[in-house]
Amino acid sequence: MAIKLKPPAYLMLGMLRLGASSGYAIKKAADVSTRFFWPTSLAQVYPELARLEREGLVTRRDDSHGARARSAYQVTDRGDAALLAWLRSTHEAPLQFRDEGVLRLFLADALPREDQVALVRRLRGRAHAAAVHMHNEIVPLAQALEEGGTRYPAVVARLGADTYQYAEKWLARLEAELDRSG
Amino acid sequence: MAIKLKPPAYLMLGMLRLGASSGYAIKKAADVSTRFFWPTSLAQVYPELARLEREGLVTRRDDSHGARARSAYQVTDRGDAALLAWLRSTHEAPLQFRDEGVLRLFLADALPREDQVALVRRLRGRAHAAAVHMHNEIVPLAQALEEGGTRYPAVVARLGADTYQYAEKWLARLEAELDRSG
DNA sequence: TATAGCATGTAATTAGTTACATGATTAA
DNA sequence: TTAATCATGTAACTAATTACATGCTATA
Repeated sequence: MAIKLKPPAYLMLGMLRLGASSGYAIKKAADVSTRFFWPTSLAQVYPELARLEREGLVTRRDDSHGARARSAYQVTDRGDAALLAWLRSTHEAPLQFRDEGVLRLFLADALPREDQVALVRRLRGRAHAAAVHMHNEIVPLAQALEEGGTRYPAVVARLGADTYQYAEKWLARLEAELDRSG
Repeated sequence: MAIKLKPPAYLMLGMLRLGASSGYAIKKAADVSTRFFWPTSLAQVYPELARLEREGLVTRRDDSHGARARSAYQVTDRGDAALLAWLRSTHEAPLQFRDEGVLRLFLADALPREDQVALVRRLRGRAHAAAVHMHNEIVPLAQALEEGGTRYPAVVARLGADTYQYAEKWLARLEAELDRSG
């Protein structure tokens, strides 16, 4: 029976498995990949790694370069088992997202028509920027991993890019509608 | 110059404007509308309303029914101005969402092929359930508001339903691909 | 008559961020 | 030589959730 951990712990284990060996490297990797659906910070990474070490899910060895200290972590068999158990578990974690932009849209009836249009345009612009960024910056990084046989980061990057693009088109349609009926 | 508040405060102001007059009613309304992009809880609602009252953005009057206590809140002019200023403001709040499901997918390379397929299937099922729920339960409620001239709750409900449906199709395609190449 | 829903609030806990603090190495 | 990046950690703060506590009212 594997220990139950919280998602940030699995993020650490997963990133170690993907080749990031230091806390700093985990954070860097997260910033170009999981950031979009599971952001993290160094103040989370280091204590979490310490916790995982205490529980025997990772081991830590010194990996200093000269005078610059660095630790290299490695997932243990127990850590691996815990990760796999979580990936297989069917308990449905409720999808939650928080978006100030959509909250604004929800309340947009309070605005005069032209401000409504401006708001929709801004949201569309944001979706566009996100889609472009994912497509140009994130997908290529993930594709590099894919050549090494690790395919899911690329799958997720494409899902993200495509979904933002879908939202962009949806909002463009809404904008056109507003223009017509205004 | 209007005061700067945080999103939960605007949620309260907005819900009051949409016709929910008590703290309890705000929470109920949020549970069938903003829950999907801005969830809240009673432990947030009551203190926030008290804060808004202290700052003169809402007024509170007694609205008890017999022995059952109830407060009815109303947005003041200052409150209205603050809401409008926020709705118009262009400062781009970074879209953030956190999803354990997508995190699992990101790390799915650790799983054997058949478990990967099962995971994708589960995610697709979840997207399907969300799309159906939004379409059958949330959109109709919002449409009722729409007849009264308040259109954006319905806009957002449709955006949500359509986006989940898009994700469902995307994942179905991925699943088919995995089946083929497996 | 008892259960579900209405109604309000506080306390304790959890999760997460930003700011602080320090210092080495590399590349422009 | 200086700025960016590598590297690790803690402290203070903010946001939000769950659990606790209470009691009324309508309806099945």
